[in-house]
Amino acid sequence: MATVRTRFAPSPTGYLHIGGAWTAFFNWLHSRNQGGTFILRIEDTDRSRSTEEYEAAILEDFRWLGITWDEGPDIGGPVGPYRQTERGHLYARYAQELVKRGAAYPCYCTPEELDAERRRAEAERRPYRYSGRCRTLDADQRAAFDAEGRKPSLRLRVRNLTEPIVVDDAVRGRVVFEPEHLDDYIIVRSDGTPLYNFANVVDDHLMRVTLIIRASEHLSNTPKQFVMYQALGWTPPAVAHLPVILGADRKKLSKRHGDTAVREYRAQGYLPEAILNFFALMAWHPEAEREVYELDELIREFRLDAIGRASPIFDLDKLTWLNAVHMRRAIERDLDRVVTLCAGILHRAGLLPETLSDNQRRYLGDVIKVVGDRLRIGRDILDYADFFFRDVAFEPEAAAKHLTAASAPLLAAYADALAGVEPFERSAIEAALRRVCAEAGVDARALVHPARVALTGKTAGPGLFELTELLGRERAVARLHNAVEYVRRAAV
RNA sequence: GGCCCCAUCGUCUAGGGGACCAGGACGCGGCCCUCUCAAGGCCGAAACGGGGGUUCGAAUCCCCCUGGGGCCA
Repeated sequence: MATVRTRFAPSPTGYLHIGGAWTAFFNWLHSRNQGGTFILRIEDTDRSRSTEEYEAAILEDFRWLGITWDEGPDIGGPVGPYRQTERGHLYARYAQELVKRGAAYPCYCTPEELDAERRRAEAERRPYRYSGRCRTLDADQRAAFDAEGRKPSLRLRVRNLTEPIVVDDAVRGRVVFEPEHLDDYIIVRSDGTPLYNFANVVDDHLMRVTLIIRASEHLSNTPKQFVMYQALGWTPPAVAHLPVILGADRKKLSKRHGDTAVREYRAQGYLPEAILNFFALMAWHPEAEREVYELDELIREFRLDAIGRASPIFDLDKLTWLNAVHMRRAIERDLDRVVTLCAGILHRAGLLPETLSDNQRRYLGDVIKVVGDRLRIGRDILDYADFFFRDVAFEPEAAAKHLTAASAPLLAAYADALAGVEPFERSAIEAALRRVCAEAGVDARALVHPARVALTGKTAGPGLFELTELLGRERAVARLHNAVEYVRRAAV
């Protein structure tokens, strides 16, 4: 049996989005599961919207996700080039071939003429199909049009089909398309550029793709493409149409739904292994009743025929939860990686320089350990640990509740106690706090909460004593005094 | 409008004629733990869209309806 060859073929007209990445991931998973080859092809025939920057960004996002390709525009391969704009000669060759076989013909209809046809069909309330009036033009008539300066497009002959087109889809099962709904469609524009349904077929065949896994929005394109395979005498690859990922409003996930670009998730500090884990749970699920997986488990367990047919809704909460799980693992297994992740986020927030000294990295590592489970995504570092990197700014409600005339003397006493704590580490700090409270005859809570607000500006966050140790004696004492001063000034 | 696809808790899903008064997870609520917030533990509310068949028996098979989605125009 021939080895499996799958592909993903993005248009570089924007950043890699969730839907595309998910589709690519299933292609990749399947090829890895089967020991096959995964191809990346750039569909940049739409020159007005395609840019090199987007292409580079898409490649970069795939690398970040850990989705690697065996053949592609940057590394080449045996059936390249892998960029459609570099394959013009191939499309020209097969367009000619189709004409020679009588399977395609030039169409001289202008947009206005076609529009008129369409409106007539609409007025008569029948479904519009191209009339096919150019399919019978003889050489003289064509020459006349040419002499007029008309530039023909190229259409594929599909109207005379009598047999239904049967698509045996690996996830959808057998789908039958009746020939009377099929139309002669344009494969090459009058300016000579190939259309999607044409370039796609030529590329998939020439690149020896054995299985096309793509979104089901392409399902209706499939019969058209099958006609072309037939016309060229080619065997079509197997197809598998994935459902479409929907937003919360049940419409196809798009920019309207907020963040859809993979790099936006990267910027917020999502982990690629969490995103991939999450991807594996949409329209598919490994056999066990478990949700957290490592990549190698997913590769091992992936089964194309277990893919669901219903459209999943993108659930950000679940992604974030999964990210938290993987984040905990990452902190445990590779703290340095999380340090790098958070350093970037803190830098972009203006709290750290771009490059850190070894000491700064070590300190950030300690901060991350203290924040611990609270770090669901990288960005959370800003909510839970900003005060390690900037002066405190009291949250108004927090200050109103805890920085009061009642707590000020306790804070002052605690500042004095901390000044003498030796060594300055968590258990000694805790003992000092409890001693201050005992002497004042109050419950520890009466000082714990005000102290937290004094040191961090907030009511929620890491353990008070760990955080204090990490802040260091000097900053802790100064912040306590500052809070006392704040109360005094507020009283005036 | 035409064609095609889809349908189990709010969400992701398990289930494929009896194992199902439907299992897991996210989210939500409660309790425990606790210096706060998380994490963790325990408990809870929460679904087979409707109607017809087939069958001794249907979430599971068939048909219709409804709803949703995609593509084309």
